Amino acid sequence: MSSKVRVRFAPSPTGPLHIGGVRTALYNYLFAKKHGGDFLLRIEDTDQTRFVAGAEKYIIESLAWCGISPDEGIGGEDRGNGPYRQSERKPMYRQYVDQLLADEKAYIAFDTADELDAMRQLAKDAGAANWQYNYITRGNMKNSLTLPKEEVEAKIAAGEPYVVRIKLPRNHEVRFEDTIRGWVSVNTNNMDDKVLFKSDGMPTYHLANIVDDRLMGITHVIRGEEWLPSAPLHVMLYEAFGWECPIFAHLPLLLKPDGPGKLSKRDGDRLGFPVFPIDWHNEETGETASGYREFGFFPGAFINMLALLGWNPGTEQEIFDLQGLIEAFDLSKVSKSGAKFDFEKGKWFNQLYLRALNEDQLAAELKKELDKEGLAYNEAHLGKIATMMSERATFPQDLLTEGQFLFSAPTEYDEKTASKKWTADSAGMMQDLALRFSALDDFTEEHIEASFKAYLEEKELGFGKVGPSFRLAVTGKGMGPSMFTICEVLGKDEVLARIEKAIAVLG
RNA sequence: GGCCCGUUCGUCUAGCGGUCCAGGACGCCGCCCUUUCACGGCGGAAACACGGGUUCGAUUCCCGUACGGGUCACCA
Repeated sequence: MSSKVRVRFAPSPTGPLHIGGVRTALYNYLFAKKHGGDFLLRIEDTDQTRFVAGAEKYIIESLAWCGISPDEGIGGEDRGNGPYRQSERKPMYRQYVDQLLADEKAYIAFDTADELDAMRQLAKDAGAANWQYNYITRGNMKNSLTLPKEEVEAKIAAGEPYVVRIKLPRNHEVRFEDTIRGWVSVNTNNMDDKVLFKSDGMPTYHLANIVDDRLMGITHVIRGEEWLPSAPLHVMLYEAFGWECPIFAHLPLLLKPDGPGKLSKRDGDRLGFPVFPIDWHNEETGETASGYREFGFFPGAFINMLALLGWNPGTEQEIFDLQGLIEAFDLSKVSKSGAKFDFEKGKWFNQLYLRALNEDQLAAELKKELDKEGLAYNEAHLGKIATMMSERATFPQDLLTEGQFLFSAPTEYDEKTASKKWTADSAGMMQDLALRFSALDDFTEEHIEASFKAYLEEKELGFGKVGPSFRLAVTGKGMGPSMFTICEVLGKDEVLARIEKAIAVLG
């Protein structure tokens, strides 16, 4: 049997992690747990210019909210493979670069970024598709392949900046088997001699990633499809080092709900849904990007939705908790094509999770919302109210907003209902009802209903004649839950006061 | 544009040569329940991109076209 499964999620701390990243982390986690393996979190911060303060903390907090905790690495244990931030591993990479250089699998290049830009522009102006630093062009560039050895040494000694590039063989078919996509093959003629080591002494992603995965014993590389084009380069690197390749699995991307392209932060703003797991506060601009947590999502619903975006269990089951996902997860059931993100489906999951809560849990959710708004309430009624409102709520805050009238008397009356249902007789009928209610000793749902119905019978009135205006008087609305439950919760005094007020306002 | 990857209802998807006049879910529509709304129940409309092969037989295999996506930095 092969060695223990070890996977990693390796984001760069350049900003908030978006939901595509969360899904990648989730799949890695599920895969690891399914196979009794380890899930590591590594921070790939080799680009100091793009570092964003707080991003690492955000990533850890986001994953924690989702119920994902790294076994090893950042936010997890140090099991002797650290450090787990590439910036802190800086001294470790040099020897690998030197090894490649010594084996002539890489070479030193002195061309500056400006020179390269100029070269690319020149090629573009000449109508060339795209310029590459490869087996053809490298012969005309300033590098250790073209310059005399003494000159190269002199330049280095003089402190002239340089990079190290991989030396790709000509016309070599690079093949690897992707778990999700099957065999992928690319000819080195279509690849270029990517920079492995930057002039600032830092490795590029490509080099650091391969070295770290090797050193950390990573067995499976599960990442987004945007990495597929560089996978052949990575394969060549493993080959250059003489190392065995991990198993690759490139995940389909999350796409915009409407137009073309992958899901971006802009889409969330434009279409009104979050693209981040939790709120992100941009310290520079002072802006806040909205997150699922603050939007009112339950982590379970969020994870459930994300898991099913690009993967399916092969059965018709759609509701899974984390443990269920771990048991059902299988890379072979991950789809190949990108998934357009559908927020509506996400809402449906949340609604389901909300309704699965028991009365006490619902009451606790409602209490949180009330406290947030600083509203007064009778604790004893919370369970009843929350349960009553839960069937028309998708998010915890709906428990409150949909039943606002339970906590404060209506200040205005729904116009449509008022004009249609509040007739000349309404005030009189409300007066009658008030009189009857005031005589009730036991102001409970059953008694209120009985009293109400007795009144209808006595006056030979239909429900539709009195009900709507009664609701309007007490709640200010034309629709909602059972009036009798509402009245019990409000209490006799409040109901009577509201009826009186409605008569005064509506006439 | 080069290279790579993909293409089943509006959306997420099942399907791994006959069981498919294609199944589930979200959304949408209708009916029932209900004083109303919601919930719930029942039902409906809705898809194999196109063209060639291979095969007795293609949604399923192969090729091409179209379309979609990704990627082409001393960013990850």
